[in-house]
Amino acid sequence: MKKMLLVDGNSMLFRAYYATAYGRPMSTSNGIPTGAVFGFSNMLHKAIELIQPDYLCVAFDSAKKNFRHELFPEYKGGRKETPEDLVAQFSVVREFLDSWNIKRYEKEGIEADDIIGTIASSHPECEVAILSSDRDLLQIIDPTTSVWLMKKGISELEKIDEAALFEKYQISPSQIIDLKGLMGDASDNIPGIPSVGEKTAIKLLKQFETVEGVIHHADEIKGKLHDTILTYADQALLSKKLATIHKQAEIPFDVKEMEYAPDLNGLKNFYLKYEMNSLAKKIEVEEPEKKSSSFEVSMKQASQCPEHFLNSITSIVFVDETLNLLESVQGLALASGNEAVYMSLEDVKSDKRLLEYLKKSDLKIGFDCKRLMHWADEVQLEINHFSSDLMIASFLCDASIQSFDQMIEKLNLPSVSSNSVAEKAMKMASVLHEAYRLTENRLKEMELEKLYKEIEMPLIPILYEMEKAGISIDQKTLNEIAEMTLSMMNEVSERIMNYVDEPFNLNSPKQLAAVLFDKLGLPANKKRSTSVEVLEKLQGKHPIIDDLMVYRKVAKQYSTYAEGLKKYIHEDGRIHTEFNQCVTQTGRLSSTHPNLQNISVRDEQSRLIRKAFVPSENHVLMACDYSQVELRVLAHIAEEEGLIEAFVQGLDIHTKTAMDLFKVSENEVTSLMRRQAKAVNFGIVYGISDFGLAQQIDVTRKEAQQFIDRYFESYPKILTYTESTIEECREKGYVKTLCGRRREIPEINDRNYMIREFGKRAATNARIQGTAADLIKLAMIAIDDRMKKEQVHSKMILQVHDELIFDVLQGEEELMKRIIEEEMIHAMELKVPLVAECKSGNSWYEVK
DNA sequence: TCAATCACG
DNA sequence: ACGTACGTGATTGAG
Repeated sequence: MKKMLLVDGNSMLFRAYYATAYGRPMSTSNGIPTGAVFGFSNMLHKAIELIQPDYLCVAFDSAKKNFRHELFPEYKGGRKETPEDLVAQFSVVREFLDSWNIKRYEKEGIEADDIIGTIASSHPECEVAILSSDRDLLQIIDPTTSVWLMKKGISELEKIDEAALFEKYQISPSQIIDLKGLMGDASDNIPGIPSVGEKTAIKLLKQFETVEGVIHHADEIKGKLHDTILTYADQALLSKKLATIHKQAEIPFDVKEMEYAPDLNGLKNFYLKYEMNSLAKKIEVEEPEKKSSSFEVSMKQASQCPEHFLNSITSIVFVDETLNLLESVQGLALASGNEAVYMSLEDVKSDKRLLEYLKKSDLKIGFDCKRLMHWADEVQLEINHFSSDLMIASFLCDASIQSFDQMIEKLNLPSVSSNSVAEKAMKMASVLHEAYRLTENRLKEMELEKLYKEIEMPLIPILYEMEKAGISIDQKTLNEIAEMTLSMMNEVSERIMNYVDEPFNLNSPKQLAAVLFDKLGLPANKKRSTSVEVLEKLQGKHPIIDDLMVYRKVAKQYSTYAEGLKKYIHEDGRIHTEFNQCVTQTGRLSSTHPNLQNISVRDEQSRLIRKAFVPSENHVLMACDYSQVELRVLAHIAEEEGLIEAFVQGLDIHTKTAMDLFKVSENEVTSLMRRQAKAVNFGIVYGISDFGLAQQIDVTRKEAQQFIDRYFESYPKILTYTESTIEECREKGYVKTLCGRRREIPEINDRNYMIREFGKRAATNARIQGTAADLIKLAMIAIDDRMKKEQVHSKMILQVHDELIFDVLQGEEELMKRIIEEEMIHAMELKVPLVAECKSGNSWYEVK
């Protein structure tokens, strides 16, 4: 008979915490507490050794309320708050199990008990052992199921089966819920019947078997107890219900996933990472052969692609300069299963079936497919319809993976090296194929599949087309601005040098600080910063300040924009930026080479640079931006009626906030009040702090705190949102957006106050910024779709987080405006309306 | 290579 | 008593 071990993760971790961390707090050198995980690890090792399970999994409670709270809102109420250094370890223990390759289950609204009950009852063919310190679970004991209770802290395990239970309590497993119904359970805040404890309850159950029986035969009971039972009959029945484990919980599990296949290398790495060196030492070192032994691949060079490659999922690696080999050969490698081929570019081009396959089949997988598409374009190949991009898949699972090497490192796959281009390419293709197998599962487990398949993958060809299209640059205008800014720089810097006796490097903050604070004796801040904020405070104290601020502005304009952009103009007179899908922690895109998401706009002078960005011939530029998208997303997620109502009514949100903050009517809102309210709104999105807000709007910290307090009074659900997001992040170690995008935030459990506070702000912000990022990505996909359907000739060319820019063919303006606005507004169905507005002009400057 | 600065949302 | 707004990228000087 196969043996199955089911572990009640929460109760074990609690027990471990109080057994170990109490006397001797333990943590890593950077302050992550680890004592409870250490104890947990010891308990689990002991249990595995004792039970020798074939199947093993750990179940965790969810923080969310469940059906028991609906029956009895006070359920589990009145508990002491979990100590912070224990909360911090919830995410660590999950990492611990994952690195050991031990399956864990948890689901919102379901308790660990229910998960365990469900799994145990659906596997009568197994001998099931349950590890817990919670007596609740005794109710699911049956001839093939026993419970192992932790005794004396963590040092002993006591096996309880039907016989042992009867010996101890003289009741059967099914009567455990009756026992709880009568005596209650202080730890879960289950009331039971007052004055009835274990002794009385057992006596009653021996006589009447169940709670219902006791109530029914209450007349046979004498004295005061008789009255109490009748008074609290309903409460006893309710208590019984609360204590009953739900054995049909909707938890998708699979006994195959639970097979005990320890990853000792992973476990060792975990111990090393968390500085449990004694435990790491105990693990027998396996040869670091990684997976190479199971990785026998037959490789060959071919002039024709084998037929079967074109009918199964096949990984593709292009050979170009990125392989870092000096040979100039260009070709591609394909791998499927345990075979790989390499073909020269010449052979590829003469293989008709392969060309067709590259162009149309959706069985291809790659790493950084967008780059592959550009590469193919360069050598006049057509390639499209990838079914998987391992760069993106890996990044969604783990944002620390951005390169091929990082991916194989994390997946424990053999690293690739060879002196031959062909061989290296084939090896890479094989590894990629293996990575695909592993990552597909991981995506499913992490519930990232939908995000991946429906947002990130479809976005690849869209971004590719945007990059390929680029934006036209008016070089004459660019040159004029360069000249103008350069002469201004010279003029201003000359004037600045006149204030001091000897010239210095204006671009050096260090030298500048020496001039300002030492030579000119201006009041220095403690960090001797020379940033604009500091300069602004020094304005009026010395004429050099104004000149400095002008110089900084103009120098930036010249070096980064006017002159800086010239380097990126291609022969076609256009700039082709790169949109990166695997950079930001929140799901936004980033733009590089050059960055076209930070072209000056806020200040009128600097904004002139936008005159250099022009439409193609016979086109106009059209830009469409979302209005207040992050605040709308916040209103939706937090379900804050006050905010939702404001957006439904189409109010100016900052004015509305000012009205609520200052308790005035609309026409009493001054521009100062609106400006301060706007800063508060930004602060809310960023994860507000009194200090940060105070600095931003130049009020005292106290006043800033009052703004925050009044904001939360006006919009109480926003406070709830912030608190619950932080709490969930503490426990799970990550937060999720509406589309399921994850961001890990380990900082939230750091022992350093500052880092921890940062973690909180990052958590509240990531859900909002990330959902807004999901939203505009969906809009881009929908717009692209519509543009194809309507067969327009206009092109989407840029994305700047909450706005999209199009090169619109003259004559298509109205149609495009309609398509863009409609699709942006309907990209997601939220509790607030979305607002997007298109504007067009003959340069980016004019689009305002 | 890193920190400081400043451009954007 | 600490010392904070969130997310990016490019340029510059200094180690």
